[in-house]
Amino acid sequence: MKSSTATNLTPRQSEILAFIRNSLEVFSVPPTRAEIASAFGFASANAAEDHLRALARKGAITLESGSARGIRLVEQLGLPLIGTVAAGSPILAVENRLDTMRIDPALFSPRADFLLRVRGLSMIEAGILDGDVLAIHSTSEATNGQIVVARIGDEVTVKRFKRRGTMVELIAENKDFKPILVNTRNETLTIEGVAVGLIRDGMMR
Amino acid sequence: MKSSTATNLTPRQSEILAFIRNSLEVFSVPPTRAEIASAFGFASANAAEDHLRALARKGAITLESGSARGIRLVEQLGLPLIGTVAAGSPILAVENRLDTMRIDPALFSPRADFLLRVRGLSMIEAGILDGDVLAIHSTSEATNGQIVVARIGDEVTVKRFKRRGTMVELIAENKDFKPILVNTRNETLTIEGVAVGLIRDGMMR
DNA sequence: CTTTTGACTGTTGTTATATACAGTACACTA
DNA sequence: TAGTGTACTGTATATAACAACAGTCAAAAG
Repeated sequence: MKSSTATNLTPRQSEILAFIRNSLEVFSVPPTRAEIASAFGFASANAAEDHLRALARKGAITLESGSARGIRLVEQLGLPLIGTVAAGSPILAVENRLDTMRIDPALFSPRADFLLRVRGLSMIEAGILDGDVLAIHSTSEATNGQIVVARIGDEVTVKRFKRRGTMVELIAENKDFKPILVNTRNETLTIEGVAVGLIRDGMMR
Repeated sequence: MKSSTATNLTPRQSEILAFIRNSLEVFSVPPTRAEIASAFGFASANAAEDHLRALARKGAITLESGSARGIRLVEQLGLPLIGTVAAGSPILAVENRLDTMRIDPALFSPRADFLLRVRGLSMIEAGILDGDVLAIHSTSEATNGQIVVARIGDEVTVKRFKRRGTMVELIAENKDFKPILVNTRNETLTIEGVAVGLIRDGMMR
């Protein structure tokens, strides 16, 4: 899962931006020019200054003039809400970022990489309601019993995973829905990730 | 809901600490001595320095020597996980902070004030499973249909709220549990808050 | 082929910031 | 009643940090 919020940053600029993000998460302070320079091995802090100017010009950060550590991220740090997936009949998930939720990825274990809003009632017996947001850890590995984000062609669905030899069963947690059976010899099944957490918002509607 | 993480801070020191927290949340940068001084109307930045030393000595913050804005909170900013409440038969909730979860209170609407881990299965049909963490907005007001944290004596429970005149019905979302009926003329019922969100962790157990 | 842009080195002036030192006033404790 | 801690004012200074200016070099754009 790429972490690209960028508009049209150069690879180097993206690295600088990532370093700023990391500074904020680890030290809860933005870096100084000198710290950036030393982290990247620059001989001059001005190299960092140039990069910051470029990032500011491209709108990725804003610079507080005259303020020590005056680097502000324009993006909110948090997890990208990637799309909406129908937990019932599989409808495609939009592959672009809809929103960012200010949630610490390390809140979940293993780390959450992105979020997915669930539509429909097919996972209701697993306590996943319509509108719930699932925290997903990106992985192509899944073990039986895990709730996975699976892609068959360009249709994405959230189901409980069960493998029997070459047959994979994607089980809805709702007795009104029948399991989806996939023979991995004939059809391509991609595991996009596994659910590691859930966030329910707007309980007071 | 008190925000007391403090050990034995003076009122003034708590104010300074709160200002640092606020700076971090609003500007995502700790304040400088001069900023603290000007916010509190100090004529000298050294007053701020003294307070920071006191806070560091008492373990509330750490100071990075020689670093601009080198103030680090020892506490994690986030929501206090206040206790564990059995959603089934009402067991008392421990009134002290067990843990802090790094969650933005503004993630939920209205704002979450504290968190409560739910034990038991009584709310399972509302999609609240054993071990789920409820985000609670502190209020004594509740309207019918809301999921509330209610206290009867020193027993705390999570149920769906329904008032009929002086009778309050606390309804479990599980057909195996009977509603709790409280006559507010005889018994004291305190609404501690309403559920505004839910976080499910450890889905991969 | 010239110009622009990205990615730097190297230097320097200015100001933002931390921090030490000296002192005042007041409340609380031994 | 001397001592200690809190809560400041006021001054001073070293340095952390920003930010401007002058370059170099290579790759991409026009």
